[in-house]
Amino acid sequence: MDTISMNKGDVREALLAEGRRRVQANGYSALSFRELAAAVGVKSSSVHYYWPTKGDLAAELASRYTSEGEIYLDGLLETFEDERTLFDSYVKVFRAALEQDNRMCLCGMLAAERDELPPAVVDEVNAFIDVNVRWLVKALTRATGAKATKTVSQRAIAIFAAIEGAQLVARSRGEIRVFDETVQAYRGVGLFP
Amino acid sequence: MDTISMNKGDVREALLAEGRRRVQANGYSALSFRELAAAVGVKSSSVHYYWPTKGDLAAELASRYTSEGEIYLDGLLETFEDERTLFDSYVKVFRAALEQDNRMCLCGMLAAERDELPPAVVDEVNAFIDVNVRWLVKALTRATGAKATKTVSQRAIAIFAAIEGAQLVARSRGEIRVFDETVQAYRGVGLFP
DNA sequence: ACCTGAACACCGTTCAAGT
DNA sequence: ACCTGAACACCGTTCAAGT
Repeated sequence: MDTISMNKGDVREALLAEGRRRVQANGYSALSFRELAAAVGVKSSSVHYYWPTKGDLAAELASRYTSEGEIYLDGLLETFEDERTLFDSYVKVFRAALEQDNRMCLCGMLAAERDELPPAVVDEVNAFIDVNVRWLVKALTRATGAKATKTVSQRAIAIFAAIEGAQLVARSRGEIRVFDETVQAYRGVGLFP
Repeated sequence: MDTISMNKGDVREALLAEGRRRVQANGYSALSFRELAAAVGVKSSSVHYYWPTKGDLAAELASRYTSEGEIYLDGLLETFEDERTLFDSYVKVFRAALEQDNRMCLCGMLAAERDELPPAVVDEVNAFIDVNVRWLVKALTRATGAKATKTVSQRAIAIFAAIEGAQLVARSRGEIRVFDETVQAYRGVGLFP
């Protein structure tokens, strides 16, 4: 007797999509294989078929998150118009998470849970930070025409950290307006164009 | 037969101290009543005697964290020397958490776990943010002699968010130097004195 | 190749029972 | 007043068993 079933690979993709949303909302520690499986329509032991441990799933979630983010960001540099629009688009990525049910950046959430993560997941989180910092260095040097010095690199990580912090505080407040006003304050002092 | 025992109230205080350290390191979701109790030398059901639920414990942890922080910060304003020293002392509070086994600000950690918290705990986290923002407004107006406008208030929340973000990123990196350099970058652009 | 049920040691919570 | 053991429904993980 057949029931409605998914195509090959769909279960895996559905688990990844649902898993990402859940980690962004509730974190790694609160992610339940049983609840995740139930949301997709399989049993928790099926999740273990794809990822032996929760850490393995989190590592792939972070890795994909970084890859997709990098592709989007590189696209921004190719269609470069002006520095203001470029940084607007960058900020928009983090704002979008808040727009989706007040969610966090996946890697910002995982960064907070660092001590609970297997080392491989910590590495993926730091790879995400690297991608952001490298992109910000490119964006800053293209915008200002300056060389990629250590000062620019520190400015880049400061911009990333500030935006992550704005997201964290706005999320706690439950008001996306707080995110917008904080970003505006950053720009007001000239942290980024 | 007597064994080594604590004085009245010592168990409660020991649970609070150990609980705070654990939430700052691992978060609310990963806090285990059984492990917490074992670390203090009682059974998990004893923890429930003091706090019916994990949320009740977290609410008191956040409330105490805020009160103690407020007392310290108010002391800084009383012994005010110059604006640079004042903000040095403010930043030092957040640096101290990283110095203690790479821990997070208690309320920064809880902010990330917002969706897992009972509403009363979310309120305590936001009370902590309020205390910080109010203090920063005082510090900014005393430092610059400006009036406490909406712009100053938004600057205050931006400073708080930026420092929380610096802590989050430095913690992920596992390098306190990243925190110092990020704070230096904030100051370089004039985010705070 | 993909999925499952049962078992294991964990978890927060409740509550009757101890002192 | 303070602490406990036992029970409950949860959790990640393992693994033999299904198709």
